[in-house]
Amino acid sequence: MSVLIPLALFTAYDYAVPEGLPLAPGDFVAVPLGRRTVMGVVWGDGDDSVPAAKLRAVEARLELPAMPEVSRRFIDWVANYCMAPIGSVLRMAMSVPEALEPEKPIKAWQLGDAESGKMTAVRQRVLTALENGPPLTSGDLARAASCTAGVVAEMARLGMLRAVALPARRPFGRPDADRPGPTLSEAQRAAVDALAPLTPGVTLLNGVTGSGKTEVYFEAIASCLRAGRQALVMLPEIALSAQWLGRFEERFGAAPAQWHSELTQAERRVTWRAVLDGEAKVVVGARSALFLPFADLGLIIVDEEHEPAFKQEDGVIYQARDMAVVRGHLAKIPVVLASATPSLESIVNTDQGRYRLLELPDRHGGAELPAVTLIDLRRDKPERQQWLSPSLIRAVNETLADQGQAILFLNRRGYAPLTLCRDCGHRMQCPNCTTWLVEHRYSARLQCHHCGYQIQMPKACPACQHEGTFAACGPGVERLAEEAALLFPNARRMVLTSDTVGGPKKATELIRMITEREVDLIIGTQIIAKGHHFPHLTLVGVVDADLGLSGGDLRAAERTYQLLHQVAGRAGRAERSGRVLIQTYDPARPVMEALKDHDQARFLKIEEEDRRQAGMPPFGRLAALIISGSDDGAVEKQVRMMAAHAPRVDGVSVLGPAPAPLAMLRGRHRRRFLVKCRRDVAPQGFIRQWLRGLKWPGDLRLQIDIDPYSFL
DNA sequence: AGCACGCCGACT
DNA sequence: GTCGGCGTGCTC
Repeated sequence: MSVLIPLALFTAYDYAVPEGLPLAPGDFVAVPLGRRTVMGVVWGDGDDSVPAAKLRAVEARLELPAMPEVSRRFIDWVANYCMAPIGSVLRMAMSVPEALEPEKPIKAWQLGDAESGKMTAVRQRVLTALENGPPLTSGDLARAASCTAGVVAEMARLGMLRAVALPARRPFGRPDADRPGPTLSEAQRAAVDALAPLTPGVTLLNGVTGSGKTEVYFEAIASCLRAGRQALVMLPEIALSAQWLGRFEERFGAAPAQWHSELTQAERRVTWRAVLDGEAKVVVGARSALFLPFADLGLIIVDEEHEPAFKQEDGVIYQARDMAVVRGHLAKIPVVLASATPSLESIVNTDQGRYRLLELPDRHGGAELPAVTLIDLRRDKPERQQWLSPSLIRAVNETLADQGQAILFLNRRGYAPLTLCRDCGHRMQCPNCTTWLVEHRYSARLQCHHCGYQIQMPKACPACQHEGTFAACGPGVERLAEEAALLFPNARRMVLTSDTVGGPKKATELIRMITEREVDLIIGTQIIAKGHHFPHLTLVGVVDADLGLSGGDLRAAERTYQLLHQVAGRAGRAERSGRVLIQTYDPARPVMEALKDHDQARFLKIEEEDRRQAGMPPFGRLAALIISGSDDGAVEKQVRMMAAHAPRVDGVSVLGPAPAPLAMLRGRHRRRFLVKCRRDVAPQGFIRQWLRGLKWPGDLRLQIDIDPYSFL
C-alpha cells in the first residue's frame, strides 16, 4: 500500500502490509523510514515503482479514526494546484504529532482508605479538600490543602488517596443552536432563510459594515449544528477577535474550538483529536484550520474574505479563501464568503453566476454612513516635518472639544521608515534584504520588517562615523504620536500597533479602554481596522491614503479601498454620526472618489475593466517563480538558462526574469518570472513542462506561487 | 524532518 | 593521524 508521510516529499511511499493487518485508505500508520519510525496515512494501493522485494513493512495501525476521504482528496488537490510537495500539504493536516498517540487521561485523586496511614493535620486538610468536591490533580490538591505535592504522593502510596482518570479538559464547549437568537432585521431574515437550507455552493454575503453579517452566518451555523454536522469559521486575525468570541458565546452559550498559532501544545492536541472525532462542532480559526481533518464538515464561513491575510506566503503557498471554496466543492457543502468590501474576484464570480450573491444593504439599527471628505495635500499643506494638514488638525480639535473620540490612521509601524546620514547620505539598510531599516524609537532600535533583523540605534553613522547626523525621513505611527502630543497636549492618547499591542490579553484591555472612553485620541496602524466596534468614535483621519498605492501592485487600489473603507467604517457606528477625513496627494483617483461617494460598485467596475484589458486576474491567471540562492551569479546563470528553455505555448507568456520584489531576502538573492496565462489555460501544466529535467545545483531554490498576491 | 555520508580545519 | 564542522542527498 502507499503511505503518505508528512515530509517534503512529492509522492507517497509504498510499504508491504503484514499478514493479518487490515488497512484501508485514510488509516494512520507507523512505518519505518531510514532508521526511524514515522507516522503516515495510508493513501492508496501503491504501484510497482519500487520492486516488491525492497519494500519494508508497515509497523502498526494507530488507534484513531481514519482521515476522512474528503480531507485526503483535498490534500491531493491542493498539492497538485499549488505545485507543492504533497507530504508538506499532509504535514499541515497533521501538524500535531502528539495527537496521534492515545489520549493521556489526567490523573486525579479522590478519597481512599483514610485508615491506611497515620492521620496528621496536613493530611486531614488534604482529605477535607476532597470531601465535597470533584477529584483533583496533584497540583490542585496540594494548592487546596496548602501542602507540597510530596504529601499527596505519600498519601497516595499509603492508599489514603485513590487515583482516578479524568478525561482531558476540552478548551471549548458544546454550542447550542437552539438558544434564542437575536431579533433579525428583514434583510437579515431573508439572508438567513436563503442560507439555512445549507445547499452546496458558494454564497457571497455582502453587507456594509454594521449590517449584521455575523448574526446572519451564525444562523447558518445553527442550522448546520441542528443537522449534526461540523462548521468551520475562518477569520483573518484570530488573535484579536475577543469581541467575535464574545458574540459567539452569547449566541450559542459556549466557546467554539479555536485553531491558531497561539494555542498551547496541549490545546492543539486536544482540539485536533476532537475535530477528527467529530466532537468539536464549531471551529474558528486562521487559514491553517482549513486543513484540519474534520470528521463531517457541513459548512465553511470565510469572514472578511477580501483580506490579504488569507494568503499563506511561506512553506506551502496558498490562498485559504480559494482553497476553502475547493474544500467546500469536494465535500459538497456550502461555503459562505462574507465581507463589506468583497474582493474583485468574488464580485466577478457572482456576476458570472458561479457564486450566489446575498446583500445586506442597511446599517443595522439605522446608523448612518459617515461623511467622507478628501483633503488635497497639495493645497492643504502640513507644516514642514509634520503630516497633519490644517483641516485635519481643526477637525480633531473640534471633535475633542465636542467630547468625541478620534482615530488617526497611518498604516506604518515605527517612527520613520528611512534613516539617512545628513553628512554623507548613507542610508540605513538591512544587511539581508533590499529594504530600509525602520526606526522604532520606543525600543531605540532599527528594525527590518521582513527578516526580523534589528540593531540598537547606533550613535554614529556607520559610513562616515559622524555623530548626531541621522535624519528620520517620513512618518510612522510613533512619529505621528509625537506630532499629536505637540498639537493636542490635553487629549488622552493611545498608540495602537502590533508593537504596542503584544498579546491577546493586552489587546482586549486596550480595546476596552477605547470602548469605555478612557482615551480621546487613538493613533494606529491597520490593527485598528479589524472588526472592532468603538461606540464613541466620531472622527477618523487617514493620514496618508496614498501609502499602499505605490509600486504597481496588481491589487494596490483594491486593497486601499478595502482598508480605508474599513477604517472609515469605525466612525459613527453608534447614535452619533461620524465623519472621515482622508489626506491624499491625488484626490482625483477613482479609488479616492469611490471612498468619498461610498460607491464601491463604480470603483470595482473601473478596476474590473482595467484588469480585463490587461488580461490580469480574475480574467487571466498568474503564477510567480522565484529563484533564490546565496550566490547572485549562480542565480543569474540559472535564470538565464531557464529563460532560454521556456516552452512556447499558445495563451501563455513568460515575463522576466526580473529582480524579485525583494531582490534580497534573508541573505538570499532572488529573481522572479511571472507566468501569465489566458483564463482557460492552467499555468501548472506549463510550469511542469518548463521545469522537466532542470537541475538545481548548489543552494539554488525554486519557489512557486500560484495566484501570487505580493508584487510590491 | 532526521540521519548518514563526505570532505576540509584544530586537536591528541 | 583522528574528531567534528555542517553542506548535500536519501528515505518505499
